[in-house]
Amino acid sequence: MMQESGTEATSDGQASQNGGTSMEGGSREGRPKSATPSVEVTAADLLHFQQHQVEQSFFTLLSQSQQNTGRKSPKPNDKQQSLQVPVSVAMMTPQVITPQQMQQILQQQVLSPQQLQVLLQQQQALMLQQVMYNRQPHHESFQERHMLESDVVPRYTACVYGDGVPLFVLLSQQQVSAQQLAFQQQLLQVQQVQQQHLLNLQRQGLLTIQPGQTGLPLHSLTQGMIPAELQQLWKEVTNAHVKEEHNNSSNNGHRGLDLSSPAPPKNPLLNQHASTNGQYMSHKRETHHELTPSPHSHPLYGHGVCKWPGCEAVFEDFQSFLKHLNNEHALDDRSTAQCRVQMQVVQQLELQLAKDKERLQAMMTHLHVKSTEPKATPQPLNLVSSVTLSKSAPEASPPLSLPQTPTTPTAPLTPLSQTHSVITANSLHSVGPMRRRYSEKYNMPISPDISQNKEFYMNADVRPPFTYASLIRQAILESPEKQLTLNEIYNWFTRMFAYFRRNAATWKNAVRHNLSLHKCFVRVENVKGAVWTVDEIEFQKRRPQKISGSPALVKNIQTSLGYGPTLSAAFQASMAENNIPLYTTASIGSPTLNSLANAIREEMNGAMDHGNSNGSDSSPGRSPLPAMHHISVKEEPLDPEDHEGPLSLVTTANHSPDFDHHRDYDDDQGHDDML
DNA sequence: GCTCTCCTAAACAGTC
DNA sequence: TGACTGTTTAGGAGAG
Repeated sequence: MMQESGTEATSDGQASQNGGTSMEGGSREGRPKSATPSVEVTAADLLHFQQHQVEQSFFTLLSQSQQNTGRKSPKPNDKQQSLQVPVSVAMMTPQVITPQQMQQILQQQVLSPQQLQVLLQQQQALMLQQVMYNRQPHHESFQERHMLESDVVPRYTACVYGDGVPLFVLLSQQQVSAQQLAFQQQLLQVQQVQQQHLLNLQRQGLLTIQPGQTGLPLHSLTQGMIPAELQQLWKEVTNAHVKEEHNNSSNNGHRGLDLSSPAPPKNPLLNQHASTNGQYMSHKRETHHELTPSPHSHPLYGHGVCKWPGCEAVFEDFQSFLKHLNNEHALDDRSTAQCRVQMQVVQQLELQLAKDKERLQAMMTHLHVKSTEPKATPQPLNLVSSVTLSKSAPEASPPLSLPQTPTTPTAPLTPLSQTHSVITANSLHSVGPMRRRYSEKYNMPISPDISQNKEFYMNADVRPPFTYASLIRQAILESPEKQLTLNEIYNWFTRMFAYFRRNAATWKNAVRHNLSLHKCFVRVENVKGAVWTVDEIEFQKRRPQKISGSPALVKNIQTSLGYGPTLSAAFQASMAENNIPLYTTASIGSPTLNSLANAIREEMNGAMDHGNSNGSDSSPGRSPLPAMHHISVKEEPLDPEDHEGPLSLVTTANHSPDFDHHRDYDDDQGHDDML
């Protein structure tokens, strides 16, 4: 929302600052001073003529509609006929329809939508011409004199409304005649009422405005305006009503020329900066107060000020306010109109909210699903990316998850192109058994994925693509003490994954089964009972056998990830950004990223020379196994995301060569030895 | 077809 | 007694 508004404000602001760069503005900058008197007369006559045409059309429409009361949709020839009103030069009166008139027309709904459109278009064009006409030399005497006094070159700008009708605004308030301001105000009022009524018609289904049929500045007035602007517009309208009522009693429609004090810019649309940065900021908060009814509170009363839009009357007590409310804001045309405008404001806010929600949804969809297939449900990061990846074109598929998730250390390691069977769009919602989970299969830490897709897993009844062992480990490592009771593990499952909020017996049994089965889970007795911890070394021992010894696969993975023979600098930077330490030394660790890259490659290739890993390994800083071998999670409370991957480098590099065939089911080693 | 891994289901025992 | 916890076994299924 802000972006849209900002864009429009910027464009307007730029137009203002540039003094009118559009064609119309530029043409108007060629001062009308130079126009000859004959041209002036012609312009005035033309204006009056057209005004009269509009009036005739209006009154013709009005009379026809009144004759056909109750007929909502006039025949096409009605409109045609209305446009062919004979012109009576004697009736030429330069007067547009006042907001009151317009409001009355709209309230009575005597015109059909089509007639209204015609009328409003003509009114709008008329006002534009009137504004232009006011700059013609015969109206310029004051301007000219004033400019001579102020020695300021007039600058005009153009604000093109949605229908392409330009409005020319004199930027410098010192050069703006009050008459022009009055016209602009009047234009705004009329447009506001137009917009209001047309929106009502649209809502009632009586009028359909096609996108290309922007005969009215509907969108420019509504969709492009931020709520503050709408508020300001509202304020302008209401103020103008008051002023108009006052002026109508004293003059014939021309507003008083009070130049003693520079009038502030009255049109928020045309003065975005003023309304945004300047003196109107204080009004923006008016609609943001909560409606909290209480004995001495009122939604329209706050901080001693009447919060009726545009009022701001100050009262000492609540009773005075109530009196004022009943007197000044009683049910009349004005209050009704104000209420309607407020409805428009609310509706506009709702529209904006809906648009922003839609935008947010699109953004989330875009970020979560890099897929051409539309997904009805949100998809997790790093997982659904594989939906679009097929085995047939593994190398052609870029590492989709990497660019979007540069903060994900797992993403670069996720061999998406190889996981075509791991997780698919269908399997996301599968309730069948968990098959191979990519994080397990490729030794991926799952914590980044879980953290990234936390909301997704918490809300979507989707089976997480991780093994029970990984999840249990994650649950334990996320705990402050790096140990959890069985019940706490249960709770973690149910809290983190909507999927595990049902079929409790099944998955709880599986959890228990995994806890007992895998050596990496160590049961520790304490005073409170038994808790479960993770033996990282044992956990990491389980993984790499599948991927090891397959240089082609590793190469494929690396290629599909876009890293080539060595890890890219981007990946290294990503690792560094995420504070992924490389525990290549047990005590001190100033590991280089190159060593990490080498370690990863070696691990992937399964070509580790375990015999040399302690000393002759070329990778600097690789520590001997004994330094890490008995690190208990409890004793080394590291952040799980920090040591998940790197630990594997160390442990796998220092274990026996036949660990590939090690099974957790082997029970020939006592777990207690680990502790 | 074999092996490995993971999952589900279930039986069983011990504890609270 | 029932629920919970922990262990173990068996079998199915996917994937290499």
